[in-house]
Amino acid sequence: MHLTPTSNKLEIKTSLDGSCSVCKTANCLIHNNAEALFNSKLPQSNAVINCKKGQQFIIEGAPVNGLFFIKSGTVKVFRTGINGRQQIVRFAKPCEIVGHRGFGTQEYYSIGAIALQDTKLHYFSKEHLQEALLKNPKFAYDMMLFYANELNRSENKVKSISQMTVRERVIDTLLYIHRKFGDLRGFINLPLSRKEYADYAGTTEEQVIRVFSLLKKERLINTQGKKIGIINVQTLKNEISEHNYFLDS
DNA sequence: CCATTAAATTCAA
DNA sequence: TTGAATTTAATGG
Repeated sequence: MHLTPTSNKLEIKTSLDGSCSVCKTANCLIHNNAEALFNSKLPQSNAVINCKKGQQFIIEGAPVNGLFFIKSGTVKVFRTGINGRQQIVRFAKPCEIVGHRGFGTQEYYSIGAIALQDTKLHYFSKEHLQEALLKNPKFAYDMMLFYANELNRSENKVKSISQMTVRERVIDTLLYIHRKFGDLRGFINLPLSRKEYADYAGTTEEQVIRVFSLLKKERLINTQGKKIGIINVQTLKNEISEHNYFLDS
Protein backbone atom coordinates (compact mmCIF):
# COMPACT_ATOMS: atom_id res chain seq x y z
CA MET A 1 0.00 0.00 0.00
CA HIS A 2 1.36 3.37 -0.95
CA LEU A 3 0.58 6.46 1.01
CA THR A 4 1.01 9.92 -0.30
CA PRO A 5 4.36 10.86 1.16
CA THR A 6 4.11 14.54 1.93
CA SER A 7 0.48 15.35 2.63
CA ASN A 8 -0.30 16.49 6.14
CA LYS A 9 -4.03 16.18 5.71
CA LEU A 10 -6.05 13.11 6.38
CA GLU A 11 -6.68 11.43 3.12
CA ILE A 12 -10.33 10.63 2.88
CA LYS A 13 -12.09 8.84 0.16
CA THR A 14 -15.53 7.41 0.32
CA SER A 15 -15.83 3.77 -0.39
CA LEU A 16 -18.74 1.45 -0.76
CA ASP A 17 -16.41 -1.42 -1.19
CA GLY A 18 -16.93 -4.06 1.41
CA SER A 19 -13.66 -5.85 1.03
CA CYS A 20 -11.37 -5.76 3.99
CA SER A 21 -8.07 -6.48 2.34
CA VAL A 22 -5.99 -6.78 5.43
CA CYS A 23 -7.89 -8.94 7.82
CA LYS A 24 -8.63 -12.56 7.21
CA THR A 25 -9.21 -13.14 10.87
CA ALA A 26 -12.19 -15.23 11.75
CA ASN A 27 -13.29 -13.00 14.58
CA CYS A 28 -13.02 -9.69 12.81
CA LEU A 29 -16.17 -7.71 13.39
CA ILE A 30 -16.09 -5.85 10.14
CA HIS A 31 -15.14 -8.86 8.10
CA ASN A 32 -17.80 -11.10 9.56
CA ASN A 33 -20.46 -8.51 9.16
CA ALA A 34 -19.47 -6.91 5.91
CA GLU A 35 -22.85 -7.57 4.42
CA ALA A 36 -24.70 -5.83 7.19
CA LEU A 37 -22.31 -2.93 7.13
CA PHE A 38 -22.00 -2.24 3.47
CA ASN A 39 -25.42 -2.55 1.97
CA SER A 40 -26.62 0.61 3.63
CA LYS A 41 -28.24 3.17 1.40
CA LEU A 42 -27.15 6.07 3.54
CA PRO A 43 -24.94 8.44 1.59
CA GLN A 44 -21.57 9.59 2.92
CA SER A 45 -21.84 7.37 5.93
CA ASN A 46 -18.70 5.35 5.63
CA ALA A 47 -15.22 6.05 4.34
CA VAL A 48 -11.68 4.75 4.32
CA ILE A 49 -9.18 7.03 5.97
CA ASN A 50 -5.44 6.82 5.61
CA CYS A 51 -3.69 8.08 8.66
CA LYS A 52 0.03 8.65 8.82
CA LYS A 53 2.24 7.67 11.73
CA GLY A 54 1.84 10.04 14.61
CA GLN A 55 -1.35 11.55 13.27
CA GLN A 56 -4.20 12.16 15.66
CA PHE A 57 -7.57 11.20 14.25
CA ILE A 58 -9.71 11.60 17.34
CA ILE A 59 -9.40 14.80 19.35
CA GLU A 60 -10.50 14.85 22.96
CA GLY A 61 -13.60 16.93 23.30
CA ALA A 62 -14.52 16.89 19.62
CA PRO A 63 -18.12 16.07 18.78
CA VAL A 64 -18.87 12.42 18.19
CA ASN A 65 -20.08 11.54 14.72
CA GLY A 66 -19.26 7.90 14.43
CA LEU A 67 -16.57 5.38 15.10
CA PHE A 68 -13.59 3.76 13.48
CA PHE A 69 -12.55 0.26 12.61
CA ILE A 70 -8.86 -0.31 12.23
CA LYS A 71 -8.08 -2.01 8.95
CA SER A 72 -4.32 -1.95 9.31
CA GLY A 73 -1.75 -0.43 11.60
CA THR A 74 -1.92 0.23 15.33
CA VAL A 75 -3.31 3.01 17.40
CA LYS A 76 -3.06 4.31 20.94
CA VAL A 77 -6.09 5.60 22.76
CA PHE A 78 -5.49 8.03 25.58
CA ARG A 79 -6.98 10.54 27.93
CA THR A 80 -5.20 13.68 29.03
CA GLY A 81 -4.83 14.09 32.76
CA ILE A 82 -4.92 17.18 34.89
CA ASN A 83 -1.25 18.07 34.55
CA GLY A 84 -1.20 17.48 30.84
CA ARG A 85 0.10 13.96 31.24
CA GLN A 86 -1.45 11.48 28.96
CA GLN A 87 -2.79 8.25 30.28
CA ILE A 88 -2.89 5.59 27.61
CA VAL A 89 -6.13 3.71 27.93
CA ARG A 90 -5.46 0.98 25.44
CA PHE A 91 -3.63 -0.01 22.31
CA ALA A 92 -5.68 -1.16 19.37
CA LYS A 93 -4.81 -3.30 16.42
CA PRO A 94 -6.57 -4.27 13.18
CA CYS A 95 -10.17 -5.49 13.49
CA GLU A 96 -10.74 -3.44 16.60
CA ILE A 97 -12.95 -0.46 17.18
CA VAL A 98 -11.83 2.96 18.26
CA GLY A 99 -14.11 5.70 19.48
CA HIS A 100 -16.87 3.42 20.67
CA ARG A 101 -17.23 5.05 24.06
CA GLY A 102 -18.74 8.02 22.33
CA PHE A 103 -21.31 5.88 20.65
CA GLY A 104 -24.80 6.26 21.99
CA THR A 105 -25.59 9.00 24.44
CA GLN A 106 -22.35 10.86 24.63
CA GLU A 107 -21.93 14.01 22.66
CA TYR A 108 -18.19 14.50 22.76
CA TYR A 109 -15.21 12.18 22.63
CA SER A 110 -13.69 11.69 26.04
CA ILE A 111 -10.56 10.19 24.54
CA GLY A 112 -8.03 10.96 21.87
CA ALA A 113 -6.46 8.54 19.43
CA ILE A 114 -3.16 8.67 17.57
CA ALA A 115 -1.80 6.31 14.92
CA LEU A 116 1.39 4.59 16.02
CA GLN A 117 2.15 3.60 12.46
CA ASP A 118 0.67 4.40 9.11
CA THR A 119 -2.85 3.19 9.63
CA LYS A 120 -5.93 2.54 7.55
CA LEU A 121 -9.20 3.24 9.25
CA HIS A 122 -12.70 2.57 8.18
CA TYR A 123 -15.12 5.15 9.43
CA PHE A 124 -18.84 4.64 9.98
CA SER A 125 -21.32 7.26 11.00
CA LYS A 126 -23.50 6.72 14.04
CA GLU A 127 -26.56 6.42 11.82
CA HIS A 128 -24.88 3.84 9.67
CA LEU A 129 -23.91 1.79 12.69
CA GLN A 130 -27.34 2.03 14.23
CA GLU A 131 -28.92 0.77 11.07
CA ALA A 132 -26.54 -2.18 10.86
CA LEU A 133 -27.00 -3.04 14.53
CA LEU A 134 -30.78 -3.01 14.32
CA LYS A 135 -30.86 -5.10 11.20
CA ASN A 136 -28.36 -7.70 12.20
CA PRO A 137 -28.48 -9.48 15.56
CA LYS A 138 -25.24 -11.33 14.96
CA PHE A 139 -23.46 -8.05 14.50
CA ALA A 140 -25.09 -6.59 17.59
CA TYR A 141 -24.02 -9.64 19.55
CA ASP A 142 -20.44 -9.39 18.37
CA MET A 143 -20.39 -5.76 19.32
CA MET A 144 -21.71 -6.60 22.74
CA LEU A 145 -18.94 -9.11 23.28
CA PHE A 146 -16.44 -6.48 22.35
CA TYR A 147 -17.91 -4.00 24.80
CA ALA A 148 -18.02 -6.57 27.58
CA ASN A 149 -14.43 -7.45 27.01
CA GLU A 150 -13.35 -3.85 27.04
CA LEU A 151 -15.22 -3.20 30.24
CA ASN A 152 -13.63 -6.16 31.92
CA ARG A 153 -10.18 -5.05 30.90
CA SER A 154 -10.76 -1.51 31.96
CA GLU A 155 -12.03 -2.57 35.39
CA ASN A 156 -8.93 -4.61 35.87
CA LYS A 157 -6.75 -1.75 34.83
CA VAL A 158 -8.14 0.41 37.58
CA LYS A 159 -7.18 -2.26 40.04
CA SER A 160 -3.71 -2.71 38.63
CA ILE A 161 -2.96 0.98 38.83
CA SER A 162 -4.18 1.39 42.36
CA GLN A 163 -2.78 -1.77 43.90
CA MET A 164 0.36 -2.81 42.07
CA THR A 165 3.88 -1.52 42.48
CA VAL A 166 5.62 0.26 39.67
CA ARG A 167 7.61 -2.83 38.82
CA GLU A 168 4.48 -4.94 38.69
CA ARG A 169 2.66 -2.45 36.53
CA VAL A 170 5.54 -2.34 34.08
CA ILE A 171 5.61 -6.13 33.92
CA ASP A 172 1.87 -6.18 33.47
CA THR A 173 2.19 -3.73 30.60
CA LEU A 174 4.91 -5.79 28.96
CA LEU A 175 2.80 -8.92 29.15
CA TYR A 176 -0.25 -7.10 27.81
CA ILE A 177 1.63 -5.78 24.79
CA HIS A 178 3.29 -9.11 24.29
CA ARG A 179 0.15 -11.20 24.24
CA LYS A 180 -1.74 -8.68 22.20
CA PHE A 181 0.85 -7.93 19.54
CA GLY A 182 2.91 -11.07 19.72
CA ASP A 183 6.50 -11.86 19.16
CA LEU A 184 8.61 -11.36 16.07
CA ARG A 185 12.04 -12.95 16.01
CA GLY A 186 12.27 -12.76 19.79
CA PHE A 187 11.11 -9.18 20.11
CA ILE A 188 7.71 -7.73 20.84
CA ASN A 189 6.09 -6.97 17.54
CA LEU A 190 5.27 -3.35 18.28
CA PRO A 191 7.77 -0.53 18.65
CA LEU A 192 6.85 1.64 21.61
CA SER A 193 8.88 4.32 23.31
CA ARG A 194 9.62 4.00 27.02
CA LYS A 195 7.36 6.98 27.48
CA GLU A 196 4.49 5.07 25.93
CA TYR A 197 5.06 2.13 28.26
CA ALA A 198 5.08 4.63 31.10
CA ASP A 199 1.87 6.30 29.98
CA TYR A 200 0.13 2.96 29.89
CA ALA A 201 1.56 1.70 33.18
CA GLY A 202 0.76 4.99 34.88
CA THR A 203 4.32 5.88 35.76
CA THR A 204 7.21 7.90 34.38
CA GLU A 205 9.66 7.24 31.60
CA GLU A 206 12.57 7.04 34.05
CA GLN A 207 10.86 4.43 36.17
CA VAL A 208 10.18 2.30 33.14
CA ILE A 209 13.79 2.57 31.99
CA ARG A 210 15.00 1.54 35.43
CA VAL A 211 12.67 -1.42 35.68
CA PHE A 212 13.72 -2.49 32.19
CA SER A 213 17.38 -2.32 33.18
CA LEU A 214 16.72 -4.43 36.24
CA LEU A 215 14.73 -7.01 34.32
CA LYS A 216 17.51 -7.13 31.78
CA LYS A 217 20.05 -7.79 34.53
CA GLU A 218 17.84 -10.54 35.86
CA ARG A 219 17.80 -11.99 32.37
CA LEU A 220 14.03 -11.85 32.11
CA ILE A 221 13.94 -9.52 29.13
CA ASN A 222 16.19 -8.31 26.36
CA THR A 223 16.33 -4.79 25.04
CA GLN A 224 17.77 -3.43 21.86
CA GLY A 225 16.80 0.15 21.31
CA LYS A 226 13.05 0.30 21.15
CA LYS A 227 12.77 -3.43 20.72
CA ILE A 228 11.97 -5.47 23.79
CA GLY A 229 12.33 -9.21 23.93
CA ILE A 230 10.72 -11.22 26.69
CA ILE A 231 12.95 -14.11 27.66
CA ASN A 232 10.92 -15.69 30.39
CA VAL A 233 7.21 -15.07 30.19
CA GLN A 234 6.37 -17.51 32.94
CA THR A 235 8.57 -15.93 35.58
CA LEU A 236 7.12 -12.54 34.79
CA LYS A 237 3.61 -13.90 35.00
CA ASN A 238 4.39 -15.48 38.33
CA GLU A 239 5.55 -12.21 39.73
CA ILE A 240 2.18 -10.58 39.21
CA SER A 241 0.04 -13.68 39.60
CA GLU A 242 -1.30 -12.57 42.97
CA HIS A 243 -2.96 -9.69 41.19
CA ASN A 244 -5.14 -11.84 38.97
CA TYR A 245 -3.30 -12.13 35.78
CA PHE A 246 -5.96 -13.84 33.73
CA LEU A 247 -7.19 -11.40 31.20
CA ASP A 248 -6.93 -12.17 27.60
CA SER A 249 -7.28 -8.88 25.84
C1' DC B 1 12.73 16.25 38.25
C1' DC B 2 16.79 17.83 35.23
C1' DA B 3 21.36 17.40 32.80
C1' DT B 4 24.53 14.74 30.41
C1' DT B 5 26.11 11.29 27.37
C1' DA B 6 25.34 7.27 24.51
C1' DA B 7 22.63 5.15 21.25
C1' DA B 8 19.25 4.71 17.75
C1' DT B 9 16.33 6.56 14.12
C1' DT B 10 15.14 9.56 10.48
C1' DC B 11 15.89 12.15 6.43
C1' DA B 12 17.70 13.90 2.48
C1' DA B 13 21.50 14.22 -0.61
C1' DT C 1 23.56 4.07 0.90
C1' DT C 2 25.69 7.19 4.08
C1' DG C 3 26.25 10.42 7.52
C1' DA C 4 24.49 14.54 9.59
C1' DA C 5 20.51 15.98 12.23
C1' DT C 6 17.14 14.79 15.33
C1' DT C 7 15.04 11.96 18.66
C1' DT C 8 15.20 8.55 22.27
C1' DA C 9 17.45 5.72 25.94
C1' DA C 10 20.11 5.35 30.11
C1' DT C 11 22.23 7.00 34.20
C1' DG C 12 23.51 9.84 37.94
C1' DG C 13 22.82 13.89 40.56
